[in-house]
Amino acid sequence: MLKVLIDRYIRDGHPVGSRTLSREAGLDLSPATIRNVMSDLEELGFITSPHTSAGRIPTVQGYRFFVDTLLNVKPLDAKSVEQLRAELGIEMGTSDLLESVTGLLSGVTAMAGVVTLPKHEHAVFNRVEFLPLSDNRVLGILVTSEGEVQNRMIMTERVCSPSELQQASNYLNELFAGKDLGAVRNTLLNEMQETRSTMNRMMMTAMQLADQILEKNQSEDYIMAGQTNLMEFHELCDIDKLRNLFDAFNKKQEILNLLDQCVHGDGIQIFIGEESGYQTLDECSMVTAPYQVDGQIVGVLGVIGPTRMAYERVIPIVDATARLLGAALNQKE
Amino acid sequence: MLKVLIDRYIRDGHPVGSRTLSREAGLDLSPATIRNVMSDLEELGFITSPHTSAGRIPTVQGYRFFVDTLLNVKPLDAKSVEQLRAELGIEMGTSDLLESVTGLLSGVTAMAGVVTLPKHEHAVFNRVEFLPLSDNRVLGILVTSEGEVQNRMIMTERVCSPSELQQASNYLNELFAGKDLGAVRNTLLNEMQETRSTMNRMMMTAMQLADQILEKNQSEDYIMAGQTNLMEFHELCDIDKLRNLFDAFNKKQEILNLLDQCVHGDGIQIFIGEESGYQTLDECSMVTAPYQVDGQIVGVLGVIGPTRMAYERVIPIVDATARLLGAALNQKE
DNA sequence: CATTGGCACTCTATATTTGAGAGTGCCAAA
DNA sequence: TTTGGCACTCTCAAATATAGAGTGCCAATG
Repeated sequence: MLKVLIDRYIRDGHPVGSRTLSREAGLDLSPATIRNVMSDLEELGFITSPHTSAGRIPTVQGYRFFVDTLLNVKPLDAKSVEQLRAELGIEMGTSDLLESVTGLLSGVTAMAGVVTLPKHEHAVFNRVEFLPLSDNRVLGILVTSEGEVQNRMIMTERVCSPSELQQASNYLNELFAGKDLGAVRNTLLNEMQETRSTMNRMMMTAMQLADQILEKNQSEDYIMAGQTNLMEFHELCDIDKLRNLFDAFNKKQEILNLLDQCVHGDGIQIFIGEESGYQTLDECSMVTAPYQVDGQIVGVLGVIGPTRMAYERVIPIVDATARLLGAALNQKE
Repeated sequence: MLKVLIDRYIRDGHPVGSRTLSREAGLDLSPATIRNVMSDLEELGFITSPHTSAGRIPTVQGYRFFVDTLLNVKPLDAKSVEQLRAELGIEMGTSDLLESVTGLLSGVTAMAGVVTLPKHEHAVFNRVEFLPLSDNRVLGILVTSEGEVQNRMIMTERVCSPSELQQASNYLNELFAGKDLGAVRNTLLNEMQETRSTMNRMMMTAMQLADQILEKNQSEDYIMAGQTNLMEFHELCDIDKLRNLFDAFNKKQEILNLLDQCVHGDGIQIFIGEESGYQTLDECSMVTAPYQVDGQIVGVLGVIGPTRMAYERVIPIVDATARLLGAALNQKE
């Protein structure tokens, strides 16, 4: 009953009345009966009417109940998965891959797609390189075994000669070889504390440099695509709302916080309307799934759309995409 | 006369009538006189009326005339320049700097700011590095003297050993040391053709790798900020227009073409409305200025807003910002 | 007791009307 | 050349109808 109502509302976004529902629902009931049921549902807080004489629309609690218990999400059929996989393409760098994934998500769902950059905690250290630029500016380059490159400008306290830098990177490359970045950071901290006394000058320099290049490393960020798709939904077609929403997308902070929550809860996460706790997202829902490399969750991807979202269709897509992305990233190692 | 009208229209966006104008203009003329002048201006194609009984608004030709001949743009006063410089901040990587510049442009003008990434043609080669990842996948890293890093996945035809790669990079580093990327590319082409016969296997490999890493190098791109500012202008407050505009911003191609035209024309360029030739920008204007490093134009920055834009204010700002950015980039070398 | 048809009532959305205001064009006068 | 006057036009906003959808409640039904 509630399911039919929500299904219908999701389909075309108009409040749905008893008459429509009696025709729609498989059950053979007159509008009058349905009116009774509907006023029950209203008391339970699952639906409301925008005004006395419009149909009813689902509340957040309504959607929540719908999603949690009424919905039977069947995993995406093999054919569709294959289609997604095909559209992804494999032979590309990680950033292109992520770009492609957001594009895919937004394209397939006609909403906004989002993917966090994978965390590098579990990436394996390959090597580090320091290049002198001028006086006390050094360019640090950190490469992981997966071929990710991070570079960062480092200001040193004193001027370092090229050979010093060479020594430092040799030392670090040997020390950290094959460890993952988490371990690298630990090793670094230990070394700095325990052997401080026995360190020579070269080692000190090396440590300081390493400390700096690893520092900002956990920079969180995400890629987004298809924001403009959201303009099509008339419930969001208010300039003010849109502006707030897009500003939030640009500022990134709030969205990042939300996405971060999704990493910790396991599996598919769904925020409906106000549940997110951020006012700008009051009229939006977000469906996310974490993706893994090597059995470790390294990031989240998802879809942002209006609360009136085709959850039944979106959830399997997000789920499958997360798996595909994980698989693609694994293959890179 | 036309100037006063346009000034006024720019200020509050309403069509302006003869009465208003007679009060506004310093000249002591009655509305009736002004009506005569206005109908002259209308015949010249500088203004139109949206309907019989609204004031007049400037046409594209009107703006053009206004900008070209009526406007006396005085360079930004020293104090404001200093203020801009202060907000830029110096000690940051190039990409942060560009980010900061777009933010500044959009913030100061309350419109959308845009900056192209600097072309690297004139950047000086520092070194190149090849890291084996797996089988036939090699990570190529190209570093310029300015500390820009570009990395790129390279698929090799055959499996290269680490030492081969090492040899190759040594060879290239020596060959290209101190040249700018344009020269590097030329050297590369020459070497590949002329000495093909005398090349040994190592050199062949090196050349192929270098070719690949230099190839995509001229990737054009831009950074944008403050798109949402455009939502405030009621002439753009139409969902469809906005959607088209934002889609164009995301696709980037059209905007890039336009920005490219701005590099070639020298100095400040202004596109008003349809002049751009792109329908999505019909109701927008764009004010751009190229910025230089080492006396060479390496990119463009600018502002995108509605045709009703405070040109008099925006032009000096764009101009000054371009200089500041150039100066900041120069300082990096 | 759940279900149903009937009916008066409410509220919105849409169309229509109306009037005020702003601006114009034109003309004759200064 | 400039000006005031005047009739005319057109939009915007408010006010006013009207149709339609949906509700709630009640009495009737099996």
